[in-house]
Amino acid sequence: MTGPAGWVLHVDLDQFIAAVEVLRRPELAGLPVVVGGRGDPTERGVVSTASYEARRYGVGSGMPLRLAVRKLRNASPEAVFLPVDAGAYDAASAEVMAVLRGLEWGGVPVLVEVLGWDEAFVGPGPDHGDLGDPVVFAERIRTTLLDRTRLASAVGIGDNKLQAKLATGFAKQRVEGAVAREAGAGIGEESGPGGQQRGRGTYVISDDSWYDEMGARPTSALWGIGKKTADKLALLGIVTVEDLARADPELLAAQLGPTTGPWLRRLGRGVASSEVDATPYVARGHGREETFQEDLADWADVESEVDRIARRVVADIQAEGRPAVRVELKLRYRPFFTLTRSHKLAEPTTDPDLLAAEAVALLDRVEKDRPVRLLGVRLEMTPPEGDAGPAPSSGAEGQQPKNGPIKVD
DNA sequence: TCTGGGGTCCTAGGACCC
DNA sequence: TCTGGGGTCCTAGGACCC
Repeated sequence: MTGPAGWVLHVDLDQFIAAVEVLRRPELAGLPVVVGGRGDPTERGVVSTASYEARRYGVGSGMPLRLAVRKLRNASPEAVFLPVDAGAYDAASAEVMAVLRGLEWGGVPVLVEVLGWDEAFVGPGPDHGDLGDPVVFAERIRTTLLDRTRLASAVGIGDNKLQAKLATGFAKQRVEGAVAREAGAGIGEESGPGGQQRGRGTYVISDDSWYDEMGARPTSALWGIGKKTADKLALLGIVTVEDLARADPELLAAQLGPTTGPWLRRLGRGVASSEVDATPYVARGHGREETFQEDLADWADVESEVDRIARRVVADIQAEGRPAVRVELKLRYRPFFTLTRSHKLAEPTTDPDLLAAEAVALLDRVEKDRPVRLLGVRLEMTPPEGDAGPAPSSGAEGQQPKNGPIKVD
């Protein structure tokens, strides 16, 4: 499919977690709000989201709460620290996604691909009519979300999902820049975080503008390239997105792997899928992990904690009705050394006693000589029915499922 | 300032089998 | 004899993202 009609949109809520907290506690509006951990900034934990007011003092996502409180204490004593309330964000997110799914574009319902609590791709549904100007539709998304959920958002527009996702980042930068300037000038009181002025919260990156927008930026600006990969590429003389686009494919494959190499090259060239996958998300597995406020020195405590955490995860997978096929233990020693041990089960099971025993047994494969900072248990589940993994290659006979009931329809 | 929690996918090495 | 490869499964770790 070629041609100019393949628009994809990416919607991203403004400081979603902080915004949800302010909605249910309006007295917090305008204050520095920091959400993270259990809401106690003397504990181990990091910042999940900081409101714009808190960001102004240098507080940002991923920062230890103990550092955040230090930055805010003198500068802004009215700052508020709140615990993460996943249930509240689940509920708000569900509302947002429901609003998006209710939209029509080109005369038919849109497709929505959820990426997280506060993000989704939105694309035209099958057999759509005239889509019009995608910027107009993007503004309709933002206005509708604000009306129905009172949450502000930014929307990126692209020829594919990579471009749309990156465009959203630019839209947010413009909004944040404008909010900061208005705050500095003492105006914009009524616009609030992520002001909704026309056109300000949308941005377009297309095949035509890809190199103008991205070519000179560092490779780490791309979605999927972090610091480690950027460093690796820099050692090969690949620093900018344009360098990456021009890089020798054989070199990339040899240095970064047979799948990763070609994928990186596509990233550099701004090439990606534009297909919005609206099929509901199905987790491969579930896990829980816990950083202890004080390191565990007694190994009997380590064993009982692994047992407890494992049973919680078992409850999680039982809620989905799919048995576990693999048990993984994660352990982080003081000061910060992490390892994992895992075991594939002889057969799938949801038995809590058996799974907890499997998790505890994995402790036999680690050193017991240092205090433990974190323990985690993860259970990988059988694939859901109807998803037997990769399709058999053409010409090959379809295989029987390896386990689980035969699919009847 | 010591560094959360929930996920996904990829790579690489060894075992094992043909 | 000692010199092979290819394919698949399992495990551990790495990297990234929200």
